[in-house]
Amino acid sequence: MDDNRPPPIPEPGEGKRGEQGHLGYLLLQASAASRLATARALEDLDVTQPQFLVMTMVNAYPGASGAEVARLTVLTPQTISLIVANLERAGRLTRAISPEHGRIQRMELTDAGRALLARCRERTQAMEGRLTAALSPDEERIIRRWLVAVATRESSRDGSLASDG
Amino acid sequence: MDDNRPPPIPEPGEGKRGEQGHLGYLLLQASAASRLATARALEDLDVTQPQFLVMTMVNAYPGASGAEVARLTVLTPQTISLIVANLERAGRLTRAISPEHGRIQRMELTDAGRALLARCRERTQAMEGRLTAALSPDEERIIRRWLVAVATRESSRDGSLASDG
DNA sequence: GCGATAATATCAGTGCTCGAATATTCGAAC
DNA sequence: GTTCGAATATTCGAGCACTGATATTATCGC
Repeated sequence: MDDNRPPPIPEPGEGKRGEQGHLGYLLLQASAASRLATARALEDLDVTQPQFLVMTMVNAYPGASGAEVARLTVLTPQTISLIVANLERAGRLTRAISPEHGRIQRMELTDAGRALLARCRERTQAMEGRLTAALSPDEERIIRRWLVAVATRESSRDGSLASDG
Repeated sequence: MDDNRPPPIPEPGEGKRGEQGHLGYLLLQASAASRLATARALEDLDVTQPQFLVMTMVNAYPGASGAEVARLTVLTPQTISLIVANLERAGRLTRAISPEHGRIQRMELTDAGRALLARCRERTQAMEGRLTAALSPDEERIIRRWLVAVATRESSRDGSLASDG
């Protein structure tokens, strides 16, 4: 029998799941783990990770439109529309027609939304601390610069997948 | 007039979207951009990014079960079950009952699946190159180590959100 | 053999995410 | 005033992703 040996499946941090893996896969794996941990932390507050993200953006830029939040979060307007509808239904956010443009709906957090966002931040700050733990200032700077470069570089490449060269 | 000034919404790479932002947000933003770019690259092959991920895993570890692939991808068995069903329906993957355990279904790529995976890799290799562009060996090593640490640290903290410790 | 436990796989329900298509609003061109 | 174009917002259909619940299979203990 040739296929009698069990396939050696590595644990996270080993083999292709470790530092030998593709950088794109490692980025995906790290993000998936981080997203899952965030979802766990916000679970009992009935807040999803995307809802937390949208609330953070609306809080940082009050009066932003759906399209603006979509660009901020690197998501599509359709997705934002759905998330915002859920947030509005839960009374965490309000929409109002812009006085300047009848089509634009400017958003703001309600008092309940702001209070809830504060509670969410308490949970996620522990995670933020773990992300920077055991990192020297130099290393953190290198990582921040790379993450920003990936975001700007790949997101600017929206539809134009020109063959580099 | 207090609220007459338009809110200054930064472009990607500036303000809170830049190196001053939370590390967790930067990780999410980078991953979202990378995921979107991957989806774009595989669009005309009718392969989604999760399908590409599952096919890569089954190819690397032939005979793996759904539960094993779930652990490899940091996804739930339910999600894998759905993705695998779609892949099987498209004839890219086969499932067979394990001779050792009647409940386990061991998976393998079909010839068409392997050929398709090869084409997917052609597309994504360009992305992989862009991820490492302008990175010194030292910087790349630091980033790899951090990504692996985040993945192992946060994923091991599945349900046990014990306060530090 | 029978029950308890564990691992695997699936179904149902909710929410996120995209592409495609549609409708509305405003400004510019005619 | 009408038409065209751009920007915004929504609806629809498909796929992804989670929790919770359920069913099947194998192992351990009686």
